[in-house]
Amino acid sequence: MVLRVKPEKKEERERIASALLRATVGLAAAHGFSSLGLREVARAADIAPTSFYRHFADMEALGLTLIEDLVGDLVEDWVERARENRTAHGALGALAREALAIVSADPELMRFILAERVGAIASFRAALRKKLGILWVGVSDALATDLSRTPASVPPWLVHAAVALLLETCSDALEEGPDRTPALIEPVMAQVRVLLAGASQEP
Amino acid sequence: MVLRVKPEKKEERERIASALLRATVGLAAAHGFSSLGLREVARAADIAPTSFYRHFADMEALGLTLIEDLVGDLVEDWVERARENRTAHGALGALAREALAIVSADPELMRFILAERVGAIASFRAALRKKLGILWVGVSDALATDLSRTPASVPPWLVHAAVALLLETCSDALEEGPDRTPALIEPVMAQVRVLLAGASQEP
DNA sequence: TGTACATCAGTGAACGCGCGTTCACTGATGTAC
DNA sequence: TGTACATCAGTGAACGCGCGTTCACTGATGTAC
Repeated sequence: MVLRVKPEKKEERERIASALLRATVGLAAAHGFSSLGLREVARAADIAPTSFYRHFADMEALGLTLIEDLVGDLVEDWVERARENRTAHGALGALAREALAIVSADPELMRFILAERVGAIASFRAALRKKLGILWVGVSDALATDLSRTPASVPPWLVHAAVALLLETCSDALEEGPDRTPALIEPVMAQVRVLLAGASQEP
Repeated sequence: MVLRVKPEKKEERERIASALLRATVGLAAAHGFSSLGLREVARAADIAPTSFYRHFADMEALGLTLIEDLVGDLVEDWVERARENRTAHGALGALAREALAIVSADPELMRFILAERVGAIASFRAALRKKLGILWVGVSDALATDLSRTPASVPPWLVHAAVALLLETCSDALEEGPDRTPALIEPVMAQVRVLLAGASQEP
């Protein structure tokens, strides 16, 4: 009654759920999430179509779990690693450099984030906005550090602009391919520089 | 031989093709382009499913025509109207203000642009990038005007940043709804101000 | 300890349905002479 | 002018196929006593 299932059984269950999530990310990067079917995903995850229902009610529920788990981890890692590896380019520069590293590490998941953030499914947009709030806080802190201000005094529209530029850089990196991402570092650093220079003149 | 079809017949043909494009924009805004089927679009355009083939080979061909025609017109209008209505906020400010007007006028088409620009269909991304090149030129000219420089001396990464901020504002406007878009004017103007202030300090 | 029962993930068969596509046909319009 | 022929957009019937979903069953594991 305390333990309902054996640890091995629980692990197996999580392994399959995780396989469904990863299969979805891969297929969505190729044809778009909204074109995916339950059977297609189940096939890619090597389970029977009917087994899908043991894990998710439908594709939308799977997508929301995907955002909660995979996207959540990605964003948390992004902010945390940038905090740990601050360089000469400042705290915001570290977030930009980390962005390119994350795109290289998991381009398919980044495609999902960028696409669904502005896609047609409202529940996904809302869930992603919530998860990207972690990035928002990280950017806000970075701006406060780089501008030598308190986080509270950094205007929201400035944070908003910085987040938009970081995500646009991720989009560029996806488009250019892994070989040519190093060439994107200098432009995004220049953008960060201009943003900070302009903001330091604001009241 | 010179005239193969009567003008009325040609108009009717274009009317149906246009109905297919508009139906697609509306449905894509609701469920995402990649989830759309040929029959669903034909139904919304009030033609028989088989008649679809008289106009487009498949949904991808329809999408590319949609970008070429509808998106092309929207972007051209955007830049042209901003050029005509420059205000106290400068040339880039006029592009920002016009962005909000365009979102209000055709939110469904703007959703299509924002979603497919970063979506999973590579041919759509490429076609949209090409069409948005018109906006790119407009932004480049605006920056040159506002910074009192020659267009050639405006660095590409600065144009890139400005375009990204404009499109992000369009995304915000879609999310907020038509009632609350006026509240977005001040933030985007502040972003434009910071960008110009920072850029004017660049070498 | 053994025995009976409960839980639950995975599955194959089966269903009705909408899909993309092919085909032959209609009817309006244009062309030839 | 009339007549015969060509072109072409639109359509209904029909096809095979994959979809989402329901259901009953299996077998492994946990629980009660």
